[in-house]
Amino acid sequence: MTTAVESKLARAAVLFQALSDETRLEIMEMLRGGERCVCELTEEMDAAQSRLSFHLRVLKEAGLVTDRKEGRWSYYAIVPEALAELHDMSVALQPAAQRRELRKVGRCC
Amino acid sequence: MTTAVESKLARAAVLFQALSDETRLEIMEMLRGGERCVCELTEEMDAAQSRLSFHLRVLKEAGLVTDRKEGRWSYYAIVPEALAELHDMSVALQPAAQRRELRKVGRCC
DNA sequence: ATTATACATCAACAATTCTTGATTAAAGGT
DNA sequence: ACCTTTAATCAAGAATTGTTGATGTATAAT
Repeated sequence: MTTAVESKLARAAVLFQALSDETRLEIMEMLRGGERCVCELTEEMDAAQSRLSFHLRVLKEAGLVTDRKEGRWSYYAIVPEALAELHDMSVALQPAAQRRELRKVGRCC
Repeated sequence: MTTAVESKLARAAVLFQALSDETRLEIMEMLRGGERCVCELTEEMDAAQSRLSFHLRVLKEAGLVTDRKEGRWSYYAIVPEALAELHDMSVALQPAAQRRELRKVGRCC
């Protein structure tokens, strides 16, 4: 059980780390509406292409986004399960005294 | 409004950054049950005192914890509002398609 | 075939973050 | 007064993370 808690913390650290950068949060924000190709992201954010690529890779390695190739384009999209995980973590972190019954995303209320 | 969004992202980045380290998550976990003095934390985690002190400072600067001095001891405690913020952020990040009505911590359901 | 586009990857460097051990300061105990 | 405990802070170095410009690769358009 100790191990399970540890790996939970490790996973949480990875997710939080991936989201700890404004550029990446901006990307996530853009992806909230649905799949986007890198070219669109590059255009809408004022970021060099290699910079974008770097941050997309971080998000991908954390499991927060997936990519799909189509022709010359790469489309990135949010992995909803990862955000559900994030939500669960934010609930799990609440101090015992304040914690209320928050359920999984999409099942609450 | 652009500025508001930007500062929201900046704030999110700070919170996520503070939580992006296993040591700090462990600390938060220990504080979930309530206030703890540094000596207790040092003892229960196998961490050098200056290391603990460093991480407590990061958490404090992010607004996630407060400290209180009593005699020779420093007691640290979670700031519930900050965790409510975190929860709100995790909800705000959900992709549009998956988002459901999640309310503030303690008011949900 | 040549050229252009979309994107990943790499190398080099800059910036930030983390760890360690030492020092400092405040509070209490003797 | 002196010693001990608790914890912050600091300096130095190690490690990680982020940026930039260049290069490589695949796909498609001419």
